[in-house]
Amino acid sequence: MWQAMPDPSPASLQDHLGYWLRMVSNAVSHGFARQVEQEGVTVAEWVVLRVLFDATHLAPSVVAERMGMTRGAISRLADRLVDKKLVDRATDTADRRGQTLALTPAARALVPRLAALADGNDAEFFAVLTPAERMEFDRMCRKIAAARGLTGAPTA
Amino acid sequence: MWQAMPDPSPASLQDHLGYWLRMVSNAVSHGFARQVEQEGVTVAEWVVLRVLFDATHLAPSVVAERMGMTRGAISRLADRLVDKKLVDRATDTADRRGQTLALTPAARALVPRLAALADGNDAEFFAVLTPAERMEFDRMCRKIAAARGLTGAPTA
DNA sequence: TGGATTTAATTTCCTAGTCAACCAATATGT
DNA sequence: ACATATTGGTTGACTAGGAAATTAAATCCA
Repeated sequence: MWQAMPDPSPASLQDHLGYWLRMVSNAVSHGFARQVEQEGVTVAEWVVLRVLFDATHLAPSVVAERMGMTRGAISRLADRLVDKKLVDRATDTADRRGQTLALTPAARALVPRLAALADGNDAEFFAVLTPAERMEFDRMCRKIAAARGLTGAPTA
Repeated sequence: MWQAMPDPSPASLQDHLGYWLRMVSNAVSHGFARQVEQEGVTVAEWVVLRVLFDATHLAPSVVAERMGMTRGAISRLADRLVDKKLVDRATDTADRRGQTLALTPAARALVPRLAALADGNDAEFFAVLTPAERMEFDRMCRKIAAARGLTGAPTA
């Protein structure tokens, strides 16, 4: 089928796996962004809300670590979410440098709606895959994430 | 194994496939960004170079379409690449609104080095997958991309 | 031919990140 | 106990990209 070729040019762009991954990921995020903006939040804001949903309250630094963003970004993100009355910010009672972020009741009600949008968006984009493929895809994503310590859970 | 649960809370964040995809994609891009910055280019710049590599010259609008970015972004990206002496910009002879972007010889020499970095980065991140899994992952990415018209080739 | 429309690219304005400098509060070490 | 280092968070300067307005050229068509 294939003959050895002298001095091959670099693999076609399509052969860089990272390239396709970025294309697909960007498209999925983009699609999701369009969906959630109807609810008045950005993708990054959604992730913060979703992270906080599973905890009563969390330090900004922890949120930053789980999201893979800088503290500065979380600081501003928290500003916006406080403005939108979706997050309450309080100073930690024990260590007064510390802050703690928590969802407002409004946010707690909003998260399930956003989660449904996320699921719908996923369903739309991954519809071309068979159910078995979807499971495989998911499994491999997690496998890579786990290997790189991108667990979304505290590293310690 | 599983019992039906009344009023389940939204699927854990880990269950959103798009979430993991974004995590992995961001990590891969980030890793690659660190690698290519040694060569003095950004990831976006690399993609432009790589797209141009397979063509003698291309209109900015075509590059934008293939990369999934706006024309404005490509305009600025081209500015930077021209500054770096990696891209030549010329006005289309036939239609004087049109521009055409082409790699300089320096860029043409650089691209294979960058491609090697990309391949190395991919290898590093996807090392946890078996070769068979890597092929599957690649195939599924392309399948999704194709279904969404993210072919990297002209749509028409 | 000459005015309206379309098209290619650029530019302006805005948002959202990073990085690094910074401020405050807490630990540490002698 | 007190100066120093460390830690948690914020802020300022900067970069990259998107959306929409803008400019210039080409096409349409009466």
